[in-house]
Amino acid sequence: MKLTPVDISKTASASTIVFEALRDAIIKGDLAIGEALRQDEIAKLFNVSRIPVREALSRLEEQGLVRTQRYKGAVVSGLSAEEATEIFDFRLLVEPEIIRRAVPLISAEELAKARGFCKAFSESDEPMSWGDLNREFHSKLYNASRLKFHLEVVDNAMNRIDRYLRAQLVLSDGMERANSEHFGILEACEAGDAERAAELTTAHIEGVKESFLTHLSLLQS
Amino acid sequence: MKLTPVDISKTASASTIVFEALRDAIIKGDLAIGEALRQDEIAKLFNVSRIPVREALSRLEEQGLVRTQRYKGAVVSGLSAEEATEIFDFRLLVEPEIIRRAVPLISAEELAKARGFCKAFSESDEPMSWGDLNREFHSKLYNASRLKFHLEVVDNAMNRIDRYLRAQLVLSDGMERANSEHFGILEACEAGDAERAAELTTAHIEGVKESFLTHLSLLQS
DNA sequence: GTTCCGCAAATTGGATCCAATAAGCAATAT
DNA sequence: ATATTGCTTATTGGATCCAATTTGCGGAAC
Repeated sequence: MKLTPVDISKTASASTIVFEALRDAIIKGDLAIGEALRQDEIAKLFNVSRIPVREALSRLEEQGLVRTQRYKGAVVSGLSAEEATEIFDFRLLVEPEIIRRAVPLISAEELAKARGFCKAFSESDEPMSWGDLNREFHSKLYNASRLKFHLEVVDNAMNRIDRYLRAQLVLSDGMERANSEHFGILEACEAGDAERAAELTTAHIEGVKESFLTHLSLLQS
Repeated sequence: MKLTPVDISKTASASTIVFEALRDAIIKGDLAIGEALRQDEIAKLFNVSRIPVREALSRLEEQGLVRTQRYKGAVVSGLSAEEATEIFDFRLLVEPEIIRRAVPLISAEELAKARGFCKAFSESDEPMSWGDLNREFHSKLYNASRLKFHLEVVDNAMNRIDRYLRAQLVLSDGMERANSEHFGILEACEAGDAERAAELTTAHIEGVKESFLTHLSLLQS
């Protein structure tokens, strides 16, 4: 038999489709912080009833991306300066360790793909795609660590600050700087120097954190 | 007017009640790993319809406490040895940093309460309550750090291994050892020695991890 | 004019009902 | 005997309907 099988049990349910669409819209900043998410409105947009919408919203709340008040509904949740700072501190703690453990495990083809994202990032003149390419580059390297839980948690942390990172990239020299730092990290990985990769990752996040804090007033708009 | 106000908007919805009950039952081990969670059955137990049950289940899945397959339902999710090891590694990374930052902020009355839990733990002869007191002791210290995100994430990590920790406490000298280590950590906190508290926390988690790994075959039952 | 009350519209939470899928079993064909 | 097909039951996913709560507004009381 010549058929490419598709595991149909893994097709997405309505609630998952709504969940992912809302999640992406929130982290990209397409939905403003504080904006109310009306069940009815969303249901109509997706041509479903409110049931899958409600499941999506409770999942989003569990992820910290929306806040719900009983009988009042859900709003997109944002971060105070302190909360955002804490997220950066968390990343500073965890990501260097992830890359340290990823380096000895990373394969040649994974490195090649990471270099691909890195190049795509450096060559892209579409500010809209910078955020995605940035995350894909880091993910590619981190995934080699096989540390599922760490990756899950870092992903959650990234989701909460993603919109600020995108804004930060287009500000001042954010993009150029990230770009050269990425190549540095990549080279350390290619050289198999886990310790240097970790240090450069620390410096990278530290730099973004600094930039974030100095431009805070602009970003909060 | 002499009334102690109650913010009635914060009263729990049906779905929250079901969620919390299921979560606690799962982390305590009252529900076995792999056990199927039938919506109808749970709905009848709580005298609600399946709607709030489904919301609870999707929240639990978002927390990693159950796994769902479309049209097949949810089962309590467990951890492989590798996954559990990873959780301990995560704790080793994050908890020492939390306590390091908590020590300079902790108040006298928080210390007093922590000492209370510590004593209660040492004096309790109810193995069923050891797990709770253990977590309450650590939480009390950690909460002083005000690191909301870190605390949230560590709590999630603890939830996933809670059932194994409970089993580990009653095994061999688990309880006695945890007990003396707790007093050590507490004293370092009282002395304001953040670095020592962090080191002792590392050693504490390391010890539990060792014990967990050596008794793994027993715990997996 | 201001405050309070009550009603109506909007919205959420939950129950009930229907559709889609999975899983087990019996019947039939080979 | 075994494999395949079709049916029946159990279970989940989703739609529709109803109840509870919030919120804004208009009128009455002072």
